[in-house]
Amino acid sequence: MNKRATLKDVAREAGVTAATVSYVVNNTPGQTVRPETRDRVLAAVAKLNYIPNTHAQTLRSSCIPCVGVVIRKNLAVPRFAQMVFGIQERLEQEGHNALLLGNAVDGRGFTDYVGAYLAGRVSGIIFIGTENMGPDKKSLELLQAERAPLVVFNCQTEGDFYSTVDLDYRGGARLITSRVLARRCRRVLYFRPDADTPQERLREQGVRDAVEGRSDVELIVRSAPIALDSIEVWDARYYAGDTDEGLRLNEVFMESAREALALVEDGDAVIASWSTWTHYFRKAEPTRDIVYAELANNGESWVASDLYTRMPNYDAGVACADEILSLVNGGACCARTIKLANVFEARQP
Amino acid sequence: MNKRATLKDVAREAGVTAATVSYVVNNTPGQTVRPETRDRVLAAVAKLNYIPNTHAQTLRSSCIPCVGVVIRKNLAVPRFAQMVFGIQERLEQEGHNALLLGNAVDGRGFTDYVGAYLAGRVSGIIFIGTENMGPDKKSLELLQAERAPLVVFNCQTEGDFYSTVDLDYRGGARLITSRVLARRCRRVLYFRPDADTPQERLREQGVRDAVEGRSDVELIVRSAPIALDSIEVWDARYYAGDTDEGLRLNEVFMESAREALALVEDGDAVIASWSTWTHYFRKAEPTRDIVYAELANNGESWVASDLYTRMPNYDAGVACADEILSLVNGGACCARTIKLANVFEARQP
DNA sequence: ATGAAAGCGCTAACAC
DNA sequence: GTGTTAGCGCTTTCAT
Repeated sequence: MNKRATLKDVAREAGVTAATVSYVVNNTPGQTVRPETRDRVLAAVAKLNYIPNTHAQTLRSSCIPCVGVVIRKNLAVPRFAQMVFGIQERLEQEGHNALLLGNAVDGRGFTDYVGAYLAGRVSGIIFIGTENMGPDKKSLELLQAERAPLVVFNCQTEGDFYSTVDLDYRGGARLITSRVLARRCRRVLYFRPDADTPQERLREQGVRDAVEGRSDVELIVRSAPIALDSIEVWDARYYAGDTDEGLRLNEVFMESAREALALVEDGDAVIASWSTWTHYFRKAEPTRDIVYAELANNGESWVASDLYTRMPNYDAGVACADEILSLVNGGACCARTIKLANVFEARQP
Repeated sequence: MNKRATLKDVAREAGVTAATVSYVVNNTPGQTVRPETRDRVLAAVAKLNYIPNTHAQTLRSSCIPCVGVVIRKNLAVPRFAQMVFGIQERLEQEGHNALLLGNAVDGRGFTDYVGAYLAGRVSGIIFIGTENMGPDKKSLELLQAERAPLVVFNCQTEGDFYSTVDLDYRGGARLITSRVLARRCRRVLYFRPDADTPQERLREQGVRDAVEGRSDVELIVRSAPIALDSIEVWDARYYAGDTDEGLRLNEVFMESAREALALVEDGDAVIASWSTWTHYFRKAEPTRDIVYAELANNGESWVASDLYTRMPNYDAGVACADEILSLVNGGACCARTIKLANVFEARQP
């Protein structure tokens, strides 16, 4: 809460003017400073723990070392936290920082992140969507009108005035399924949520891709009673703990897992859309000899399914950061799709 | 990347001067504006999507709507992400935002967060420590010298020039243990990491508190082969996935879980320091009839132990935000200890 | 090699 | 009720 040291303070201390201090501190190209003067300035800088005020710099240079990060859902959900960590680290490499922004709407219809952009607080926005939702229409329009650098993650949409980063759900599902088939399972049960999102559609397609033309393999697709609104409940545990609703969902889910298991025999395989589902299956019928695969592990590696794709969340974050930095520097918009090649396969028993 | 609208633009549009616009936009107390003028200004504001530039405001008012958040470890670890979410939401209620800051050290020996404070980017710092580490000595000295608002979380230290927020590990352990004893277990195995941190010491004390004077109960304490450095490995899965080191640690851990289980009989209880350990025990010996308790669930509710304390991470974040806001507003330093009262107890079988 | 001064966008004390 | 102006801390052009 002290007043922090300013250019002037340093200048006074060193017996020079502000301009000279600026030259020294910034190593201004094409400016030469007498070594002795430079030393005096540096000594003063060190003595006063001087660091240039970022707001003043920004005001002058209009270059803002800060990127806004918005999460449609929230940071408590592990996959998003992992992403933001990737964003943070990549930004820091370039001397930028991540500013967490909300998406509440104010009286004027501006979301927090649009407001922050308009207020000049961030040089661009990374929007981390949910399975089925990206930025709202008005925010998109405003950002487009301002020609604001924008990266939208996980929305499986096309945008021509913003960049997109998405995961290759289809390819990942195809990959895991083919690995499952390599284990000579005759029957495969694909167990997915009952939510009609682009992501789940792509996953199912991927599974079907891999089974396509394999007349020796039977594919059964079943849905767990998890629709769009219960996804919220599923995720709420991370900040709200075990709510009644959550526990109820658990029970319903367990029941459907049991029913699904009745459709397979020992030696068959079960592929689950989401991580930790293996846990429910094993709990439902501990003694079954089934190959379990999961399409979306997020670091819950203790719930060892036999096979899983690890979601490249950290890398996705890095990609988003890369992309926004490129846009901020005047780069062209771009659509990236990140492969889900990070497969873990337990040794055969 | 457009030039954003400024006060002057609005003033020109409305046919008034900058001051008038400022009066209207800020509803400056004690300033009266003719309704008609006000309307013209507001219309211009709306037309241009004007929002005052935060850097200019900060420069003038030296009030910085932004708090720095530093995580000794990283955001990918779920308990920290949950905390930061709490911080974010609480700060937003007061019109502040969270700026993620690193703790790398620059050429001058300044950590990122000290640098950000000195540069006037944040009004204060929330430092989220690990089990055994807080801010480094030099950073502390600098922040003290600057009288910077600082909140240190999870370090179980005293500080007189900064505020602390800690969790009541001892009370939490005592609580869970007494709940375990209420189930009439004659023997309790407490299984803890082999790391001598303040937190683990407090937990063991809590367990002992509860058993104290109960001559009918036998307490056995055993350590898992997880020392200070392997905690890192344990946490790395969240951003690095399953490393060889991680898988090896898993195996070693599993072995020690097996050995520990040999010390108890059906009807006894096992209390684990960390969450998800129940999973290993159950996997090691699926058919044992043992009461499992965990001291530190972080939302991994699918790994249902019979009894657990949910870590109040979100609330801890809120508390840290509250505290930093109070300090920024000139409040006195304070030490908060958050109770671990969030107990989940599965119905008796 | 160094200094003086303008101006980035805003607020607030003061003048009219 | 509205305008003028100084100044927050910095960079940079132009003088010296």
